Amino acid sequence: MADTQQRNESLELLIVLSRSYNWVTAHTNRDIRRHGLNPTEFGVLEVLYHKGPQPLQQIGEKILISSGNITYVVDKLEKKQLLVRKPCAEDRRVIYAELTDQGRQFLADIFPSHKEAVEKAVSGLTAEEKRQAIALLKKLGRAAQESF
Amino acid sequence: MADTQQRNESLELLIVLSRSYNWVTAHTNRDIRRHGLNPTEFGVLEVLYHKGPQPLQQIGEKILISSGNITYVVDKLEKKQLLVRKPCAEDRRVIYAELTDQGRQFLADIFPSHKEAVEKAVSGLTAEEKRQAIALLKKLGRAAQESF
DNA sequence: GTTTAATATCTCTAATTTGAGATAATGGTA
DNA sequence: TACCATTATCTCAAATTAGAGATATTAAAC
Repeated sequence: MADTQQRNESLELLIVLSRSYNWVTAHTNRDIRRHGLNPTEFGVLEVLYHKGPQPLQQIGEKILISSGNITYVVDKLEKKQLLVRKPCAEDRRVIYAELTDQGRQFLADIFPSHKEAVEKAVSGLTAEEKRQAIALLKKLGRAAQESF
Repeated sequence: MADTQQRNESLELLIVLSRSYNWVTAHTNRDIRRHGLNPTEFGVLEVLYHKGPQPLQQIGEKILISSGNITYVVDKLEKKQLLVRKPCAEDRRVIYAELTDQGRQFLADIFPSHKEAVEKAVSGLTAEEKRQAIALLKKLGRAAQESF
């Protein structure tokens, strides 16, 4: 009985996690599309905006996409002149992606709108509930990653 | 200041929500692939398994996929003989998807493994923490859906 | 009884993503 | 030095997904 109860809670947690993720990202994705990007492109730009130039591999790890996809997305962003590739001097296997001035300006322009979309997306919780949710999701995510 | 604090919590919540969703579903997706399905196919089968025959449209709503995609996925599952299409007698625009005996048996076979994967994926939280997370995520998801 | 709007599915194209393998560079070891 | 395992990126084909429009049906308004 305890086992059954536990099992139902786990399945239910998976379901509500999926649904809330989908609805919350629906808000941010709609905002991102308005600016002519897809969510992956935005993810790459956001990493570079906050962390500075990064090796392609590390970008892929941060936003959880495959190596083939990273090449494809960085190609598109380079064509849009939002970033440039910079070979690494010490390790010639490594290539950094770095925002152009245009790319940095673009992100600065769209970020207020993005923040608004995020605020609206998670406005269902109070500040205190957000803190609780953050703590629980951190613990959940970290454990899932470690046991993968 | 309060505003800044609030803003950071919202962004952080989005980030930890995304990461925990990705890592948790990494577990279940790996299990699903082992059985020769992709997550969308499994989602369709799971809906039919638990809710009985459903109009294609309603399946799409439940697992949040596009109409073009639902046709494609149901085609594949029909080829695999896991489900059949059944035209609706009352409304001839509607087509039901219904599990075949083979499809029901297949799901019964893989469900224990699926449940195990789910358990492992969310094992980072205690039963009490799961209940808290479920309540918070329900509230978050419902509000995000309603304000979309 | 038309007309109109809404609904359900399907078709088709284009975009996105993965995964396997190729290429090249690095680091360590014998 | 030569060899081997590992790493980083890229290439390419196949799988997956979304989105726009086509078709058929229903329901409601007139």
